Amino acid sequence: MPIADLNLLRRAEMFGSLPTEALADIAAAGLPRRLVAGERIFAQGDPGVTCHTLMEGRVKIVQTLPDGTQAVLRFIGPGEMYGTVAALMDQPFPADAIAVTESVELRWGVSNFRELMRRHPEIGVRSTASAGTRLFDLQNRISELSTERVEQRIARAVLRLAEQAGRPTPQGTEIDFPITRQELAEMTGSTLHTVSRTLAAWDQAGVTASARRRVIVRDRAALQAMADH
Amino acid sequence: MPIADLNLLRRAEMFGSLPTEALADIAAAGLPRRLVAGERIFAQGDPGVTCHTLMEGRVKIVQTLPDGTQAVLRFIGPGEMYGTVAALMDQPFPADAIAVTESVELRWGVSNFRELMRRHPEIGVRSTASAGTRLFDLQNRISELSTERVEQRIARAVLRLAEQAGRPTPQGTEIDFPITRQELAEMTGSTLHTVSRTLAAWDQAGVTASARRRVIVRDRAALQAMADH
DNA sequence: CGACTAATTGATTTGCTTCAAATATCGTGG
DNA sequence: CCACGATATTTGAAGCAAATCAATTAGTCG
Repeated sequence: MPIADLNLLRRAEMFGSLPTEALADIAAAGLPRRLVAGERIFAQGDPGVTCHTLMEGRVKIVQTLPDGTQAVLRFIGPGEMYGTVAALMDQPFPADAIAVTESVELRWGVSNFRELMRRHPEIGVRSTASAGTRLFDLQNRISELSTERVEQRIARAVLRLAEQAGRPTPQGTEIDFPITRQELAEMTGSTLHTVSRTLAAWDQAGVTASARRRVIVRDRAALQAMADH
Repeated sequence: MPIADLNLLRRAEMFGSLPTEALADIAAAGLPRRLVAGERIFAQGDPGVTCHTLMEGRVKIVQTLPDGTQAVLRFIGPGEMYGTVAALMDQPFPADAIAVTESVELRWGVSNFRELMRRHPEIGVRSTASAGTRLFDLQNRISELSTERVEQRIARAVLRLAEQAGRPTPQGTEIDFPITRQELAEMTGSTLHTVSRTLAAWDQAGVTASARRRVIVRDRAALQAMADH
């Protein structure tokens, strides 16, 4: 297992400050897997029998409602885990996981993962904390969805993405993976039309610079002001 | 500690099938506390230093946004825990907890609770599962808030409440604690006006029977149909 | 160069909020 | 026991944010 993998595992909040030997143990038990852009890693409703950590690339978690409409629940970056809570609970996956770009993941069968938890009990403590962090995030998103207008929610979504997946460029902070107006709409409970109009207005005002599947934040403070007010 | 307490603890998913001696240990470490209706148990932003289980009554968890608008995140019934995730993460409470009716809770200081977890490791396993269940619930609510119309969301909220706090009456299933139009609005991201109009229409159609701070579900199937379509 | 996917942009509609006021219900103290 | 203040609910009217409808245009890729 190459050193790069261990450093990425170290970044995962689930494995955080475990000793290097433990990380090696964990990495060795996992199966690395290459993913092409658009590939579905697991499907909503599938039995949750695998735990995943992203090594490279970007993955989105999308929930589909009975009527076919979709909501993007989160974007995953390197070092983050997904599928794990469902697997540990012996529940079906509550959403699809789809590679947004070409990616590399490490996956474990849930029984192997439980064995790792037994050998490294710290993982158990972290898993509650990790679920807790996401719980709080989701609670905030619910409050936001309940009370804020669409433009604010789009501003927040773009800020969050720039935060977690920002790459500095001469023009500003660029979201470092391709994202469509449709996906931003599915993150914010809006429509691609409204997102398009909103980004167009922001581009006009010099707050953002957007193009096909690309968004650059030029004026973070202005966006933050949109999100707050 | 009276037997009634132990049976209630048994109902808590966190303590589920622990042996009776363990439950007695847990109950003995906790401080019982009587709450009057409307009393605030902890406040959003307070350091999370206590874990709580409800013994009797009903508690609501309410998040307030910077602009003062509120969102009701959940209603707690006997046997359910609250505040625990924040406490275990050494995080401030992300929301207020307020007794809706006269209630009785059992509370632990977080260090005592951690000690209980050490003595009864099963609690740790359960805590992840418990956080996971709520995680999934919240994800569903986000999808719903993102894509459904207000009437559907109100229908879902009423169904959920009838499910978790339903008391059978001659007329149908009554939500067994007082709930205002305002609170239903804060659960669904709507306004008390819209909730009032919606309930009035349902009452008219014989689907519900509502009064001041009371809601009775007379035709569950019809409500379910509203939620689905 | 097509075929496809993504984005834009105008016109129209609508579900829901907001504004405004009246009415109903409850608890409480005189 | 009734009056009165506080809380909760109803209902109408107006306004608006954002969805929907409807084309058109712009990139991208094989």
